[in-house]
Amino acid sequence: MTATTPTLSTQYDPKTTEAKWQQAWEEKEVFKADPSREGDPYCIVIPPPNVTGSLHMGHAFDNALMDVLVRYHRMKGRNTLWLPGTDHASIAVSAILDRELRQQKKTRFEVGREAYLKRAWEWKEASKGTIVGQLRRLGVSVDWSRERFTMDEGLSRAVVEAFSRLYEEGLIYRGQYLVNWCPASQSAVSDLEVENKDVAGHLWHFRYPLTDGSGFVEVATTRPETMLGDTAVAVNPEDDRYQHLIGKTLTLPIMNREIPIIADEYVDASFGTGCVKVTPAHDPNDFEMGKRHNLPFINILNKDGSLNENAGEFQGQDRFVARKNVVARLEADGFLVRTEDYKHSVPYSDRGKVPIEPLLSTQWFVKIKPLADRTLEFLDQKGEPVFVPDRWTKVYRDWLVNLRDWCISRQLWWGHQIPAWYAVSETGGQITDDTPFVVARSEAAALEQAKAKFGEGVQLERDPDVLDTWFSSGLWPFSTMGWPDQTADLERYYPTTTLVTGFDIIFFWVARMTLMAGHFTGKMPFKYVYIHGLVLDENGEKMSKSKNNGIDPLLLIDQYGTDALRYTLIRAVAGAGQDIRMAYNRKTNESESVEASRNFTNKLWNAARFVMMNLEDQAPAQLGTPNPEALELSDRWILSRFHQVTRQVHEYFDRFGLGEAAKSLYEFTWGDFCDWYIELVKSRLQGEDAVSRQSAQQTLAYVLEGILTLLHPFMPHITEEIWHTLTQASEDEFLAVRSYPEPDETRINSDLEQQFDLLIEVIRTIRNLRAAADIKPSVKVQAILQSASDREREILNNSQAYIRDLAKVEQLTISEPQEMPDQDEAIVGVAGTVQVLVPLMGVVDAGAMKAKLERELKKLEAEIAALSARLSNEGFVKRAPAQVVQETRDALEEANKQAEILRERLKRL
RNA sequence: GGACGCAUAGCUCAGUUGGUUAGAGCACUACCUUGACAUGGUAGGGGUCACAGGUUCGAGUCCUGUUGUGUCCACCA
Repeated sequence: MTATTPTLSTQYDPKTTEAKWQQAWEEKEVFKADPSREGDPYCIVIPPPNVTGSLHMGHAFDNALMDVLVRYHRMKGRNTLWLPGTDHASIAVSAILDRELRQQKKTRFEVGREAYLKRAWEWKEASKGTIVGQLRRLGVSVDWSRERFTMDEGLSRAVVEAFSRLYEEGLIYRGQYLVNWCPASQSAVSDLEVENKDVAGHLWHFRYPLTDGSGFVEVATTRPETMLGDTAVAVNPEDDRYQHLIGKTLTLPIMNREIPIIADEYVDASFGTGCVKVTPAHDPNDFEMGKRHNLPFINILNKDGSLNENAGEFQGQDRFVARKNVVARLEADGFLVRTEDYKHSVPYSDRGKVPIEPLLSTQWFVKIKPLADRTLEFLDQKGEPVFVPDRWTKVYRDWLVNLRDWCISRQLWWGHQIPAWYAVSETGGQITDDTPFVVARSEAAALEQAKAKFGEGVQLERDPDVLDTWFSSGLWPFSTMGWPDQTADLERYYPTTTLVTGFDIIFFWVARMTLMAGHFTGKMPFKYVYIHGLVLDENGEKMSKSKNNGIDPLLLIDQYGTDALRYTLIRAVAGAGQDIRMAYNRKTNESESVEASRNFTNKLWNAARFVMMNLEDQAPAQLGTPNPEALELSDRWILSRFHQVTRQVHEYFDRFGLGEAAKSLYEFTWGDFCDWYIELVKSRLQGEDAVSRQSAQQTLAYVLEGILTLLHPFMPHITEEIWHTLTQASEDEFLAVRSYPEPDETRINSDLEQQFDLLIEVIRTIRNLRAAADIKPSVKVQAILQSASDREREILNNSQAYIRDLAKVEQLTISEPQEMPDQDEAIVGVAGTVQVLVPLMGVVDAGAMKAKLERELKKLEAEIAALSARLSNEGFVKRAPAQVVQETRDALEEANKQAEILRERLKRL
């Protein structure tokens, strides 16, 4: 399982590594939850992906976020459960099966329910492996032993139980209402499954003649075919123009039906002619008016979107064909006034991708208000759940307040069949709108109930419809844990801790869960709802199937590795949950941003190689903790930085700052550890001083192991791999379940870090001067450092070896400011108030040197001016905090000293 | 129509409660194959923080307005 150091490649290979650890974690059940174990519970239930779907970038992002959170809390010692599973996705799967049947020129009604469902289950079994396998490739630390499917036995039982209870409590009812009808799937859909699209259509103006022959009224519509179902024309009761017409009747063209002119507040007198045709069976507003005025409801549509027997000569025509024909007929008959181009929005079926029709039909509904009130109570009185970022609270709340009853029946077969049985023997063997029914938890129970009501000879037929997929999804946080039974998992892990999802799913899913959970468990199903943005494509556009602009996460994983992809996504996360954009080249399957993360994994890999090559085959445990006595300045510095960054990471996690945590670890690892610390210890590792070498080795090993541990939630595979090599851990040990580092506050030394900043600045200044003087990197130079500050000189004296090593200095002189005989031959820079002189080795472009100094001086003078202005402002000195004023004074003093040095040099040039 | 975002370097984006000289990655320039790493190193260039007012000793940050842009919700026939 572990590789020996010398055989490690200079390039990290994610392919074999990732597969290896994914398999090992699963085989050893590293992430299996144990409710009896100690520890504060931390639980996330996965937003179940469509069982027949495949992984898209949204899943990759969502799951990466969850995995980081879950791994972090697990390592912090929380009793952690991340529960995976899949959703049966009623409409989506039905659409696929229907398409398949269409290719065979069959309909589902021809093959029959039983054969259809057999095929559905086969399809589910065959394709389930795809999404689940793809989740595994992300390296998610879920408990696979608890995997659930919304239609498995336990969850189905929960659905029946929930439906039955709601029905018994009067919160589910059956009735005839106007619903959103999708002619493609031939099913009702909920309000949420309707998407309004702006289309360029027409507004047709007709005139309807008054029955008494005294004239016409003009109406307009975007859906002319609906006029066949008109049962009134409405005007505003205050509209002076039409007072005399209210109560009169019109003769509806084509149909020659006599319809009344009614007065209704709904009509806006200022729009159009102020006259509205009323089609109560095919428009939500007209439906309400129809109820108010007791108008007839004439349904003109069949379930497939064609016109029915109520449409007269247009019977059998598709709605869009009929539209043209109706207009033509009206024109021929002289009732068409004009046609204008008109941009308006048309409701489309989200899944079926065709315009929906408002259609009168008998459906099952959940009475929402009592549930919503309960949920609002949690929100308003207890602040539950907590949304992160907070702004989504309002969106969630507004939606709950404006909710209408939820249509939960779908005229489909794939899904949870509604547990209602009709006494068809009472209505001539048919299910009609008036057939009496019983709701029960099983067929046997239904029969028993029915016999009691309708006698022994009663014949039952189950409701053929299934439930909206979101009905079962709404139960997910507790149905997956065994509800309605009171199981150990429910006891321990419910309510869950955090729900992670995109904002597009707040209404569909989050709110449904809070409604159901509030009702059935008396608790909100999660404490936090962490809402993230979307992953946009390379052009900043939302990825969608219809635009075909998705970026396949698996292609990027093949190219760069899972850790690199995950890290890219996480690192892009900013505080407020903004959308993130994915750099991508479709032709080459390359992504600059993922490449940057891949480079980071490689950097970590090589830093680890370096460390391990220099530990003389000792694991960190063998080397022991660094001995405080023997620690050198750089050791103490990197340890201080390590604990500082550890503290920061915890703080970031506490407020869901995953991106910030990832970024701070990147900077620490690459900047502090690789660029500075490793470079600083190189000579000690090669040197004679055994004590110094050992403390360097100890510190390297300690910090590297710490980095691996800190980074593990973000890049689980590479860190697990390196950790095993570094620590020579056995096959049964895993970094994934090691303790997350806690900051050791006594090791954090900001004074020391400041000293180091000066050192770094001095080294950078010397390097800068070397580059300016065009001195080859391989050539060693002489450097003279002068400072009037005792403290600065002390710091420099303590760091001589570092300066020599990293700035390639052979002869180093540190002193108080003094005239040097050969100063004219030197180039100069400033760090802090240290004057840095590098004597010239050859000819230097004096003009370029001068320009450089002047540029720096100009910058300094601007700063001096700004600082002076601030300090000469009485208000500032009087009102700003003393500390800020003092800092400003110090800054001005230092700037003045620096400027002085530069001016002096310029004079000499 | 209502609500919520966003506008900072060539590109993609950070910038916590207002406080020294506004940062990162990528891209760009020069040099460097040095025994961890060229998927690398060193140094460097690049920004009047969309615009206009206001609050404040002090505004990228707070307030008001304007412009541009995106998303969600609702919708008048």
